[in-house]
Amino acid sequence: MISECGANVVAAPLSGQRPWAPTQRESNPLVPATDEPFNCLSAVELFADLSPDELAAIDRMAPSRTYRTGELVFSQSQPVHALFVLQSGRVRVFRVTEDGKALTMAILEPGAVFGEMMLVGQRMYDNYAEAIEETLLCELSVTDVEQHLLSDPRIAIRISRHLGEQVARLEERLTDLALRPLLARLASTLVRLAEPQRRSRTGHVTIRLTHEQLAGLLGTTRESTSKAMSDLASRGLIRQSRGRIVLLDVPAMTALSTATA
Amino acid sequence: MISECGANVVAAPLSGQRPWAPTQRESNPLVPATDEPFNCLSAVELFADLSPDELAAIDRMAPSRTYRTGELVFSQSQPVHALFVLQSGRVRVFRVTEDGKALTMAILEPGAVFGEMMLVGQRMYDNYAEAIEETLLCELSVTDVEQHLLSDPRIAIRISRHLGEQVARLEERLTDLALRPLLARLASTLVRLAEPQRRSRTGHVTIRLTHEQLAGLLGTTRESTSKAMSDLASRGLIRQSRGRIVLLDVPAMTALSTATA
DNA sequence: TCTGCTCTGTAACCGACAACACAGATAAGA
DNA sequence: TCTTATCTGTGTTGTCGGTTACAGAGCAGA
Repeated sequence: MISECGANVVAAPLSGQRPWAPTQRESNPLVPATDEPFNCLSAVELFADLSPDELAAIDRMAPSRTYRTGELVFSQSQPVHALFVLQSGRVRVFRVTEDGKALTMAILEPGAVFGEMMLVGQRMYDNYAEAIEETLLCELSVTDVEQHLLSDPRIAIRISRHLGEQVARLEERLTDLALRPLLARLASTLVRLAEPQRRSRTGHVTIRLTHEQLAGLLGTTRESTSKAMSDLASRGLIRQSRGRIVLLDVPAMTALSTATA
Repeated sequence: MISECGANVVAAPLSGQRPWAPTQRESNPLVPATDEPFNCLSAVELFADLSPDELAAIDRMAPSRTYRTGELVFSQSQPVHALFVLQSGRVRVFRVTEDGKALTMAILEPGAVFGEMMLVGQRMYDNYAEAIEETLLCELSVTDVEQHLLSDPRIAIRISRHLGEQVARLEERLTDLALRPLLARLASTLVRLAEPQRRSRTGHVTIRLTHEQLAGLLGTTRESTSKAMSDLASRGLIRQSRGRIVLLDVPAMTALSTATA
């Protein structure tokens, strides 16, 4: 199950396809992104300050494994005990209520780091994480994190920054949910999803999500989401196809997202 | 305006009244909490690991000032450039939309630390903070934080833990808002507000908030809040008086807070 | 090509909560 | 004590979005 982090990993779609590499590295495409000995970490912003040697050291203590579509990474019964680095595939982090309704906290793309909640000593942590594609993760144990990462100021700062950003994004979502009508929230969410994406020369961005998945992020139903999406489409702001959304006019969407009624 | 952090500060209500001191110190009431030379920091969980000398060192670089009721601590025009420690009084952190509606992110009590958003390099930070009572804050600059706090693993870990907890609480609120009806959210919020409070021998806890302020936390209107509060009162779960709420049956409230309809 | 699944569009009904509109109640000051 | 501002209680009406219920559409495998 737990295989060494390396080797068979960096296959096809990592280079141009989805731009999950940190920006510094994009501007310097000298590194061929192939058979480097440490695949887990080299592309992760968190470790951007480290030398190759240091990276390798950390990499050695980060075993990795694959998850099949639908497989749970953690849950109530399998509480978090590690920090995860997403290498390939996609992971959905979500919560469920007693009666089965769910709200998804995030849909993570390669390069993302998650599982920070282990820091708070997993009291109540009702988060689930599931692979929504064939996925490869590598994981660092709590003690490794505390001893090797937080004790290194360069990384400690980045961790804090990362958590701070998460707080900022959650606060944004919270006020959106509380104060804005569905259409604005939808626009806002789509723009947010588009952000990390590289946009084509035309300014278009493609998001690979179904209405159902979007609804999970919005905290609303699939039906309402479809309705709102049709609305956006009829305004010419997006184009749709099965499981795929193309944003045609990001500025207009951004404007819409600050509408209050 | 900016006075040295000390001297005239530790007056009446710090000791028993509101239990904002970290638990370790409560169990050890040897320190009389009077004219110690470092008032800002000694009671803050973040610095619990530090020796008195180290505390004093940090204290020296933390100027403090008072804010009058209604005064803004930061806003758009006065963006965050520091980490604040709340010594006395209360602060409300909130966001506003274009049309003037507001959602309050938190109401902070003495001992709280806030302003972590400076970590993310204040791009979009639409948070406001206002004193809702006569308030005394002391502040640490960004550079101080990065150089002296994050570089110290003991503090770095606590900062990360603190941010992690904030993430957890925000995720909780987000799902509450998305998936639970008002009454459950109200119960949940009251219980959350009661948590840090010491409860009397009868199990009762008092919360000093108006319906208006509660509504701000709930993301709803004052009227709806009043209605729901009446409901709780008629069930015998709370007792009310002007600006004051007494929780009579925390377990029952907790149960209510997980209701889904 | 046919079968079946998942994804998307639409429509009628209904319910929780917002908006608006007052009235009484409590506290602070003059 | 009287005045005034701030809180709190409650009713009426409107609406956004949830619910339920289908139907068509794209795609996958037999």
